[in-house]
Amino acid sequence: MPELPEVETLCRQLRTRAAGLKIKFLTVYDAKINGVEVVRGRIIQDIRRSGKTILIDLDDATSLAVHLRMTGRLLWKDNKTISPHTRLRISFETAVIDLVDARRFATVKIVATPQAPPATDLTVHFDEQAFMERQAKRKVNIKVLLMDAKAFSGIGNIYACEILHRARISPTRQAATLSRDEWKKIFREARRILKKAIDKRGTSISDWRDLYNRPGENQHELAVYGREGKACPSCGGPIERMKQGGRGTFHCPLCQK
DNA sequence: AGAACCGCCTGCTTGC
DNA sequence: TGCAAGCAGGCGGTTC
Repeated sequence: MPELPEVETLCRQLRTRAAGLKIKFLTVYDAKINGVEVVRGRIIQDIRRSGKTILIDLDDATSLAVHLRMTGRLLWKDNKTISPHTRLRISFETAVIDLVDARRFATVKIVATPQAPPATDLTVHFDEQAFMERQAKRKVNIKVLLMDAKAFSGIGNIYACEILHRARISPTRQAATLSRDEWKKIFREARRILKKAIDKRGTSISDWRDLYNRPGENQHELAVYGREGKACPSCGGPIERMKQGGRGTFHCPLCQK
């Protein structure tokens, strides 16, 4: 599913392809998506990422805010065939961008163009002092906190599991019990893992594809996610799976304390 | 107020 | 083999 590295990959590809283009028209195929046809005629100024949201900045101080949720894809197409599960099409002079989304969780809306990026993104700008004051003492599991957008933007289930494995911290630890050194380790390993995943154009465990419908390469780098019963790359012990907040957590109980 | 839970969705996997 | 139930999970909304 698209998390920070996948959305960043899409934004970079979209910026190269679509910045400066005029939107000829926009076609909605799913009644769950409302009120976005008014972007007809607008020129795309920039494409940016805010957490897991793709912001397509337009020339009238508004932005199209696209969130892919679970199975959403944005695909650049030079031909005009419609694939199954296409929910939205943005048409340019010679090509289109399709939102394809089998489970229909993705959202598209028009917002006033946001100016300041959130200070919760470890790969862009992270307000560590605000985090330590407002989030670090919470009584939730560190795994749940990593996935909470109020604390960290862009981290979902796959990268939360991978970050905790690299930091050698158990996903069941209550956030408030972590030492300053452990927080530092989490910040450092999170940045390392997210940046590497961007370099690999994301993790294609199941659905993820980039703008050109290509899988990423980061699935070969995973230490724990989706590897239940397999050997931990650090210690050789078996990876275990459990449930936290209704979501699967993969971890190595020998390495992660 | 903070933590836990629910519902939205549908393709895929599992079990009988 | 076929079909139904279960599972996957980001996140806004609701409940505890």
